Amino acid sequence: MSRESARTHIRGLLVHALGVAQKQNKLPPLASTDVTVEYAPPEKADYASNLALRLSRAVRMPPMQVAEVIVAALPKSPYLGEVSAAPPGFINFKLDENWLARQVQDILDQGEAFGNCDVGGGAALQIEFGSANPTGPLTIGSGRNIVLGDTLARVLEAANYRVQREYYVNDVGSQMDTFARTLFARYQQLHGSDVHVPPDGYAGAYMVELAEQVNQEVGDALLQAPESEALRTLHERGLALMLDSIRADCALLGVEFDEWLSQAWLEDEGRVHAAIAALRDRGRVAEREGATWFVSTDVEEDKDNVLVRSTGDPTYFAADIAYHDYKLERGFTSLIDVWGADHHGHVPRVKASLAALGHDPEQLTILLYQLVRVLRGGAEVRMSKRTGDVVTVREVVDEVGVDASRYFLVARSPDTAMTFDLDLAQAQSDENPVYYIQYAHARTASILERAQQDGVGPGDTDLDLLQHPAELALLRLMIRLPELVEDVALQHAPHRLAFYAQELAALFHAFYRDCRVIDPDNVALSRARLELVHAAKLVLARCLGLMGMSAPDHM
RNA sequence: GCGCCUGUAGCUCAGUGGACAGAGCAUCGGUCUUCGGAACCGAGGGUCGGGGGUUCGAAUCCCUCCAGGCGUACCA
Repeated sequence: MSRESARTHIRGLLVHALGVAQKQNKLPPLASTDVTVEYAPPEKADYASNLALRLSRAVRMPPMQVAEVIVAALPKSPYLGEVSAAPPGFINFKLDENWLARQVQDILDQGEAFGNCDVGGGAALQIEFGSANPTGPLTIGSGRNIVLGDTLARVLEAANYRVQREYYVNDVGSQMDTFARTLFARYQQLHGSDVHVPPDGYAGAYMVELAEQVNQEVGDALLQAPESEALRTLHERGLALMLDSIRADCALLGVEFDEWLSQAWLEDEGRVHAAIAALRDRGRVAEREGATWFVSTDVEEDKDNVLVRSTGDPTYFAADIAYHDYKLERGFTSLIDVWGADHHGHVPRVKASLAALGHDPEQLTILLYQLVRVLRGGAEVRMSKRTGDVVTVREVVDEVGVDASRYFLVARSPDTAMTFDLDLAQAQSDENPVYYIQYAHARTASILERAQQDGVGPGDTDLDLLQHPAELALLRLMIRLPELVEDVALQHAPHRLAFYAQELAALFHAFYRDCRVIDPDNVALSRARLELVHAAKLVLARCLGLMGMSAPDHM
């Protein structure tokens, strides 16, 4: 079972000390204060709190004095060495180095569970991602969506959320109609017709392949059928094949969804009309210009939006309202949607609709990510979904492998319009951080293997022998993994994993340089260091695993 | 026009209002009779887009201007 991280522990000590200081009248009574603990500059301490600085004004005391009062009120802790007040009013915490050394055992005891934390408290959370229109193969842009979503999902699981991964299948609407019409044209062309792909159709070559696959299933039967029936069949068969292809692309990225939820199903179930009726009951619907509108102008939005077109068809927006309502109906207490930034204008509408239905819009978090540019041979690749001129997930994974694909797609903040450099991702050189990190892991494996050959086998281990600065620096970072998981889960910032992994690998390499692990002349120290290497291997592997990357023993 | 995102070292990017702004790559200079050199050490390199403001303290918050991306559909 995971236990309290050092940071959480220190936070608890501070809260306790605040209570004590107030009881002893060293501090005036205070309203509840949220206590934050951060990482101190390494040369000063391990952890630090700015609590005294923030309290100074409220208690009408100089910050240094507040800090000293709090330090005096702090209970003793086996975690900690020196604790001190530092100008202008920080409270600095140094970890006890023997305690730190013994965390090697704690990490080994927790094994693959090391890194877990409990900020989720077992809450049911749904994360919806991917959800690209099934009108073509997944592009690298969708790849970013999927890798972000899946990485976040892995971290949320580690943070003790009950996570469901869902892909929303947008299988109705004008884009699917265009898809079916394009497929029909390609199908007719197979049978010698000279019809053209519709001007707004999908010109990519994959539509030709799709037509061939459908043709193998149905032969020329659709040529005689009425056009509406042919289109219906092609819609259905094309969609099924497209979804197979998308599922396969996800599998290439190591991603599996728990649920594929169909928009058509929502409509067939009457959920879309029910949602519109519910909005109408609440006085949020207007009929105007032959269409049905969601009225949000006066509250959340700058304009109203159409729910039902004058043709009688519900819009994507109407379906999305029903969809989010249905998400909450299923008992998820938190929802995350991962959307491309080109959908950001949709955010206030969906939130407004949730509020209008009586939900708390805060339950929904929308993680927006900026678009992806691709660099090949140093030049930007132009992309267009319409012409089929896209860089697909499949070709990127074929070209650079799943590990590098995932690493590069997750390593940038979602807010950054990232550039995916195919040549760099493919490079097996020191320019490529993927190999740097995995190499550190392979090195741990190699050392452990070597130790067996050299006969420095298991035996009594005295972890207190771990005192070298390089050993302790490595350990300090290792024990932060649960804190990182907590931060990533709360901030929805999976890119931080990549930076952590890089830093961890660097500290391991530095340790390797400074500390000879296998030394037949000092078996006791060798054993302690082997335990540290073993623990480092676990932490590196866990971190890579959270990113969906492999942790190879050999490269 | 309005809205969202972005602007930090030559390049790609980190940086929950805190302690002198960081990393990788690139450049230059070092380390090696190696527990796998896909490694390590060091150096140079910054008006944190500009200007105001709030604060004990601003890359971070507010205002404004400039630049780029994306939205602003009875598409999704």
